[in-house]
Amino acid sequence: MPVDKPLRADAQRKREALLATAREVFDAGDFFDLRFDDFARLAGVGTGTLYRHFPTREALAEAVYRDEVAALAAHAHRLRDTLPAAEALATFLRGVVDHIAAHQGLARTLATLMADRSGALAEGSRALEDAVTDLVAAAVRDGAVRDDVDAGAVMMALHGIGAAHDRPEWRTEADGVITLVLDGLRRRRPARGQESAR
Amino acid sequence: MPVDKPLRADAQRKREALLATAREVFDAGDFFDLRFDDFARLAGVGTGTLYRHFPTREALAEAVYRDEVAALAAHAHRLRDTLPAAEALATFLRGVVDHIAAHQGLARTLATLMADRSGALAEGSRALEDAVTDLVAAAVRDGAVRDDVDAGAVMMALHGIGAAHDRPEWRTEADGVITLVLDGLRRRRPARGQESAR
DNA sequence: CAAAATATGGAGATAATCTCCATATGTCAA
DNA sequence: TTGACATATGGAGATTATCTCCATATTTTG
Repeated sequence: MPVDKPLRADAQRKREALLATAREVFDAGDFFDLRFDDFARLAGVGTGTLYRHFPTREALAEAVYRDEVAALAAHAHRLRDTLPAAEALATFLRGVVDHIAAHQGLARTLATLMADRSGALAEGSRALEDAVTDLVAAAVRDGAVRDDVDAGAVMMALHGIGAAHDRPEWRTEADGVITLVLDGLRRRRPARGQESAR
Repeated sequence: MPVDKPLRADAQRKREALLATAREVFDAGDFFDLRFDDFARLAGVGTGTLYRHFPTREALAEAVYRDEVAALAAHAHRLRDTLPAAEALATFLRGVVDHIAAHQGLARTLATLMADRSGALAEGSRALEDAVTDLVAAAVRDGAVRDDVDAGAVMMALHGIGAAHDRPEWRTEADGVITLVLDGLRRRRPARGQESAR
């Protein structure tokens, strides 16, 4: 696998300009009203340059998303190092909702763009997934959380929260999902009639 | 509000041909490799006709989705009338996962198409939402389910399951989400230290 | 069975995406 | 420095997809 050579200085600059502009436009929710060519002008870059750096809208989204996710993952690690596992997990999940709420436009845009070839999302969110897996595993080790449900399920729930932008009661419902997930994760009192898993 | 006049016989026929073809192509996952114009040819219909019936790809998806949802909602009502509330809810949610699993391609395509102007989805899934709300409300009345989390949260979780197609462990994770939601919904023993809601 | 109403197909206008390359900018070795 | 080589740039124009329009066809109605 060939290590990608470092970009030339000007290329680096243009790339960053594109990402910065993307962030702004995403957040303002204006991305879909904009011709991709016009987006290039807006970032002060020629069409060709835009396409060389990001061959599609999705590629652009992926790059933005990757950064976003890196920030979240970093937060997760910080929490893991300072709180008891169960609490770290809870705080983190609540924090993700806060984060999304604070960047509605961005979240909407990313969710929309990633919807198709969402392998991109899967790829870009690896770091987030790892962070969540990590937090869950720690909580399981502590005995605070059941061990028969995969961390992937938590990711899926988060995905739902991110993708269901535009529900009028988004915030309330998102908090509700987190509550259900956290309560659902709590270690069941071992064997007591009522089984729930299939 | 003007009641929409009945379609002329041939119009009705064409419309159905379009929907039938859409279903097939969606399910095969080929929809995005197809020019919209070519889709028309495939359905044996002129471009103009296609556009008159469904002005956008999304409008087409919405129509398909609406039918899909109607079937699910009907199933929900059947369950509600034959099982205890809590069981009806559980069976229904598991059933939704089964249904999606059995129509992967369709689910993927719909999720993708609805991602943008997803008001369409919100509209089309009203029936599903009502059904879920109904099942949850009944279970709450029975005292089997907590009353402090909105049924909308359950919808959101379902949305996540539908939108997160293409996760390699989809099935397992989807079942996991349902398990978490169901266990999370179970009525908490009232007041006993550990509070979970925010 | 006309006449009115409604619907059809597909050629062509419109609009967005993407490619290509002459020119500019950066890098590096001597 | 500087010159030679490698890399990157912008934007005009080719390519492709979307959508409109209307002369013609089909259905309905009186």
